[in-house]
Amino acid sequence: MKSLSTGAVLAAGAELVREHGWNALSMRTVATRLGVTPMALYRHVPNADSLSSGVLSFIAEPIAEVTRSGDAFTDLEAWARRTHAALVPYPGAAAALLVRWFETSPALRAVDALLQSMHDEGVEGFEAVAAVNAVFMFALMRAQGEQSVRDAGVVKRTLHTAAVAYPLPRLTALAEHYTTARFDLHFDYGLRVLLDGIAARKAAS
Amino acid sequence: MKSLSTGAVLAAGAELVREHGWNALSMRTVATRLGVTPMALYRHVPNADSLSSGVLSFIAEPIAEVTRSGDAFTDLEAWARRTHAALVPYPGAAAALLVRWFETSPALRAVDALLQSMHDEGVEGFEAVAAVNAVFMFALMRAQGEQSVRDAGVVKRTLHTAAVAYPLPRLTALAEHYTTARFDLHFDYGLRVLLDGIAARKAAS
DNA sequence: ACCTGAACACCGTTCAAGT
DNA sequence: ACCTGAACACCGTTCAAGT
Repeated sequence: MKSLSTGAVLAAGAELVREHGWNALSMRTVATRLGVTPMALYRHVPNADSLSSGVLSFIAEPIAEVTRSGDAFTDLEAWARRTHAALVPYPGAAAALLVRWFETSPALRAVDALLQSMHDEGVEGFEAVAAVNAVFMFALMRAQGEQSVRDAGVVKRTLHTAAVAYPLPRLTALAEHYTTARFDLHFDYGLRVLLDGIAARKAAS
Repeated sequence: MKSLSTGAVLAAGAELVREHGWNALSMRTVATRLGVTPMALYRHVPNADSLSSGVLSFIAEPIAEVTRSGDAFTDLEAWARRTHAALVPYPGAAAALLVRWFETSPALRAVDALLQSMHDEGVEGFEAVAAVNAVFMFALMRAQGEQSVRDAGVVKRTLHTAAVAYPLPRLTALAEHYTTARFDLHFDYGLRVLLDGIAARKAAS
């Protein structure tokens, strides 16, 4: 199946990330998956870096949309849940987005829409920026954390190894909070703490 | 100057990151900097991945220490400021640590000490984990953001480019808040949001 | 216009060899 | 014990060539 297109290249890249993780993405792996020579991609994508950011935008497309319920906190919560769900299937994508969100169109559109929600709620200036930033980072970090910890026993193994050199009593005691097991619970809880903090701050002003 | 050591290899790696950024780090670049064959490093470091994490730990060593003032929130704030200052000279290190903090000894020790501060303040369980996590990620994101934005005009240039395809009115209006200059203000606000969230949470229970 | 093939400068890493 | 050198399988990318 020849006659490629930019869309086909990015879609193939996204599939590759879903199956083998963000680090497996390269000009050559995408080319092989498409049954084509690496050089063929240069007709549709300027270079490797552009392939990465293109695939990231392709993956992140579903997070651009923000539903408007009339209540900004409901919007933030709904967006965080959808974003978390959208990124978890693509190992390493959340981490990549965490570092490159400012060059990623769907992320920029999401932030803009969330800022609009806050604006309509009466939250302005850097309070709005910090609030949106906090929720944005939370959703991405949870998605990335869930992926990192997915291998069974990573937490305890790492803690055990590190504890040989240094005692980590509090971290060890709270290790359960860093595991995947009760992830939904912790996601809900953390998000609620965050939203309550923003709301309390707003009420105080 | 032959007769290497693990410490010398990691120190050379850190210097290389400081001068040319995290992406410049490799077996071969470190070897050349030490005036030695790439294979010579394998005597002191098991593989490339281990070189990366070793250099990251080397760079992050100063963030392990947490000063205890008696007030946990003072400790959090002081630690975040020192961490930010420690990571900014090493381009890309904060982003790397953001993804790999759980395998990095100084980061684990810092988190443990911060959890201890919260524990002594009477903040336990998930509240403590969420609070420390948020501050930790916040400090790293700001360090990384400051590096990313260091090139003059990145924010406005990116926004202008993105705005060709999609209007980003709120983001454009608030662009100044995403620049480096506002670090202190953002830090204070982020911390306050966190504390208010915990307080609201406790009041509700 | 679109894709191929050879080539080059990079990676990490194995294995055999030097001292 | 410590380092070197050749070799191999990967990268991204340029350039000339095919259709």
